[in-house]
Amino acid sequence: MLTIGQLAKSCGVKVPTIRYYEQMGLIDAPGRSAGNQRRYDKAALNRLRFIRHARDLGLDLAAIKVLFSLDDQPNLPCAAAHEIAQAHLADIRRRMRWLQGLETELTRITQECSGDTIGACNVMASLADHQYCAADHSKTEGATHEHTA
Amino acid sequence: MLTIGQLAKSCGVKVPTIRYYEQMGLIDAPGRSAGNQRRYDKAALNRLRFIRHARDLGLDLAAIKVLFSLDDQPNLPCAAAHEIAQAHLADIRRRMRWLQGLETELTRITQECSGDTIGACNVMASLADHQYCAADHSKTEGATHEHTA
DNA sequence: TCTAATGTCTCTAGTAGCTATAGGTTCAAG
DNA sequence: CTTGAACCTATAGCTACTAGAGACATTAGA
Repeated sequence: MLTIGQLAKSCGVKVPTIRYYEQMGLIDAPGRSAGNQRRYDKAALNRLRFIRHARDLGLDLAAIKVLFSLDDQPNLPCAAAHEIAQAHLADIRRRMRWLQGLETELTRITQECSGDTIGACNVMASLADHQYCAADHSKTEGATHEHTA
Repeated sequence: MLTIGQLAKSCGVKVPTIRYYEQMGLIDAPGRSAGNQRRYDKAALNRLRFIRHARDLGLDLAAIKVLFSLDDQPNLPCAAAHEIAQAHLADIRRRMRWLQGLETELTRITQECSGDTIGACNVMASLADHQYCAADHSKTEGATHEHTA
């Protein structure tokens, strides 16, 4: 039996994150100690490892939830699992293409500046006007996904 | 003078987004009509275009705010602007490397599955255990940034 | 001039995936 | 028995918006 802290450490996940997963229905509410503290077994450990790994691979919690529901029926064909992975892969590739566009454009923008004041700065001018751009990197075209800070 | 809707359309930004930018202090509160509706001038148009383009390039609102504050002092050296762009570029490259790792791993995972049921599915097994992975794609190593949805 | 359709106003709440804080309780070691 | 760490719940905050409610403004047509 593991405490939540031990479970967290052995999976590389923070304690509040585990409680959050429980709240989101990704892991079952575990048994409690006499003093109402969570106690986890091996199964919970495996489940959390699965989540951690899937999250590391970029899958969102909804996808992971679906995978768990599949896992409950080992005799089903695994096409559904593959579909999730493939969809995610396609998404990753979309995002890579988008980032590639940004990289190209930002590289160009930063390299082309010959001025040395803000007023004459190519970075500022390029940001001010999309027309200065060689490639079309606008959001509508490529990726549906964003990043966070 | 433009209404908020006209401004939105000409910049490819949604109306509530403009109000949000105003609230966040990215654009000045514009004048109002007799009936308290926002009316925008050319300057606002340029400013919103700048924001739109910078956002398309993936810059966050905080960075854009800094760029605007620089823009107010055209005689300053533009090193600060370059720094922002370079930092963002570095971030983009980090994220690309991370995605590259995910792509490699997910491609391998999805291709290696020879079973046809969930119980024998390599995708599920690979997700369950990071040890099955060839590359280290874990979050701690590479990118600090995540995606949404 | 009236009316109907569309646009706009403010305010609030929701999205994803956590993280942080507050104020209190429990556990394990000494 | 005490102390300090770990645990509990509940709530609020983060990014960059988006969606909705309910009320008011504007404008084109009859």
